[in-house]
Amino acid sequence: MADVARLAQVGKQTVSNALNNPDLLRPETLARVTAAIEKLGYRPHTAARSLRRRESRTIGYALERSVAGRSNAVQDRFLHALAAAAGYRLLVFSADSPEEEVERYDELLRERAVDAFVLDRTRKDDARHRWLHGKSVPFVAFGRSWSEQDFGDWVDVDGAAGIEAATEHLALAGHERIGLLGWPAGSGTGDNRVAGWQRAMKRHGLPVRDLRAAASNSTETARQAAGTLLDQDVTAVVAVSDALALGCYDALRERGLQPGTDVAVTGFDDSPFAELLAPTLTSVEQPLEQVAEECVRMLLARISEPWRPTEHLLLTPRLVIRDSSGPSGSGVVTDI
Amino acid sequence: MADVARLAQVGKQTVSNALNNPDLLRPETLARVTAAIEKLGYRPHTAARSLRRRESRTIGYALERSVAGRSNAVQDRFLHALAAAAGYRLLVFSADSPEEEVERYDELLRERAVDAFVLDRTRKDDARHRWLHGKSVPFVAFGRSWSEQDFGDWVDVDGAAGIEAATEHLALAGHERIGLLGWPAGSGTGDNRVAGWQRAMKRHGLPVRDLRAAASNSTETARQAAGTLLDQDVTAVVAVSDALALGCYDALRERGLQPGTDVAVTGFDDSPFAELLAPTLTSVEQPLEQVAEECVRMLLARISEPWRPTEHLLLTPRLVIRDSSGPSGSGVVTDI
DNA sequence: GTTGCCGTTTGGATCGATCCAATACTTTCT
DNA sequence: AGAAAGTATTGGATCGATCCAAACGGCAAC
Repeated sequence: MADVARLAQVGKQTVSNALNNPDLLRPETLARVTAAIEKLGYRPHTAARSLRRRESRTIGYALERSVAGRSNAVQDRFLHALAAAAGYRLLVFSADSPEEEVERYDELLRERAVDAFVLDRTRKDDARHRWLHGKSVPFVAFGRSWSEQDFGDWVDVDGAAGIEAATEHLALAGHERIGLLGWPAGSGTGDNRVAGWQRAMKRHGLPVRDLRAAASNSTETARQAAGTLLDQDVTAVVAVSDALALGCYDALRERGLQPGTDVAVTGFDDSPFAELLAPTLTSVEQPLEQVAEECVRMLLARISEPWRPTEHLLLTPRLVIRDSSGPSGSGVVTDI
Repeated sequence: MADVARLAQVGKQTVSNALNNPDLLRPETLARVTAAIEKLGYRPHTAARSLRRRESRTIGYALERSVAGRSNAVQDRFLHALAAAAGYRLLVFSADSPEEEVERYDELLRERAVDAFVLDRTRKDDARHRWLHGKSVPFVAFGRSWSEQDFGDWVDVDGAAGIEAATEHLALAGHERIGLLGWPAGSGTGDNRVAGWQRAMKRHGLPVRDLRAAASNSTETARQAAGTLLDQDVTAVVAVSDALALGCYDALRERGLQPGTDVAVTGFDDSPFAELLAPTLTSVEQPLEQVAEECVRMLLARISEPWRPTEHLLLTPRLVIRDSSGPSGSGVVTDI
């Protein structure tokens, strides 16, 4: 910085002002300083700046243990979008359990390595929210806080609306017995998605009784659960995840049926393999780039104005129509 | 730190020594200081430490733009393993092109925000290597430097050995006409994998003529390429990626054939969907945790000893045998 | 009892940028 | 022309830890 000041014939403070309060400088001086900065390729020293400013301008994000066989595509795309959201640096760390995650939070905060956190994969009564809230650490969650209390800001994707759109799409194509392949009851995300199916079915006056089955994301249970739906003579299956949809493909083939032709299938998340399958899988795509953008926006707002009221944002996903939902034209994307 | 010093009845320097050179202290004093640190929950301020030490103890990693339809599972798992590798902090940033990546390198270095980088997805004559080497910035690449010159350390997975093992597995099961489904010639990774197939075929005295087809990772071209192999009456197909293997599944079904039963298929990368498919896909799994560990080890060595000779490490992948390669027992994992 | 030595502990300077208070400068008005 | 008012610029102190060199303590030897 001293070099820049010397070259521009000004004091070091003026250089600092050029960077942080450019409007305080006379245009002529500013130009001279800027030119010097450019010429020397000067960039302020992160650590020195953090030390004086008493903030790191870094946000923390915990990578959760990747569960074998489960697609992390969502986390991956989200992280990417987060990193792109400008202004702040992004520090990632791994944690294998919520407890360990909170422990790492504590360390990072004590070390003043981060100013705030972005949470992902929120659970019911998530310990992280309470802890961060208690310490008044700024944070945003990707995912609703499924508990009663309102701990902080969040952005989420309206899973119910996504599943509703998929169901609607099938109903409009003439299907009447539309089964739902979900997760075991109890997970906020899962139950929410089921509600979307119920809404659409009710609106179209279609039956829901015995048309619902649950399975974890493993192939075996998914196939069995899909089987029970097929026994109910469904002509279409709405799955709450792409993995479950894949299990449904299997169940169909076991019975000599062809997904997309004999029975329509839809998934959720628009995983990378959705368009690699045959038939390509109709799925619900989450607007992760937008989620990330909004997360950053909320976080910055929270940091600069800690006492503002909490903000909640529910974004609408898109239905990506491909071949598995019937011959209605692949690749068509429908905004809900 | 002053608080800790006061509580432990020592000077601040002694506290610093307790953290950085514990063996300089009398055991008794060390215990007193440690107790005080514990009691106050003290952790050294990252920025202050970086400033004085003139190093950030942070490594940078560029997230590349996720290509639609392409599995990022490898990057995802690798990043996770990297974050777990202790001692250093991990700063991620996004870059949409190699040029932009180098630009971000430059900024981060000027700001002293990172000390070193981990590169991923190396290309032929990668601009990043040359640039980092030119600035003598410590770095390790996950992926060989496919160029003639030897720019820096790398860790890579022996793709040829993986494909060779898959081919071997099929040959031992009695297959004689084993086709290879590869990428268009020219990519280092792709050509290397092809070589593994050739090696195994030669060793078993099997024909390779006209048993090789190339396609990009898109379903359409993969299906066509797989079709040309099937026209050659292959009884097994070794694909150099899981996406291509999936294209092969499609081609088989188009002809009324069943993957795994009528024609054996293997993939590469052990993507999350490999065990979700029906039949489950035999694939080659990269030891990403080990790759990450070795990357960190090499990086630390390079940082502490800049002039050491470059180190190259080729790790061996494992063949994960599932149903698609025939009825030889699913889930069996073979070390090569 | 004093000196000398070794190993531990201490105060002061430093890293690079920002904050604060004070000075130099410009402009305008009397 | 001189003074007031406001703006642009400057020097000095500061953030929290580490490095350095100097002082301190205990212990053994004379």
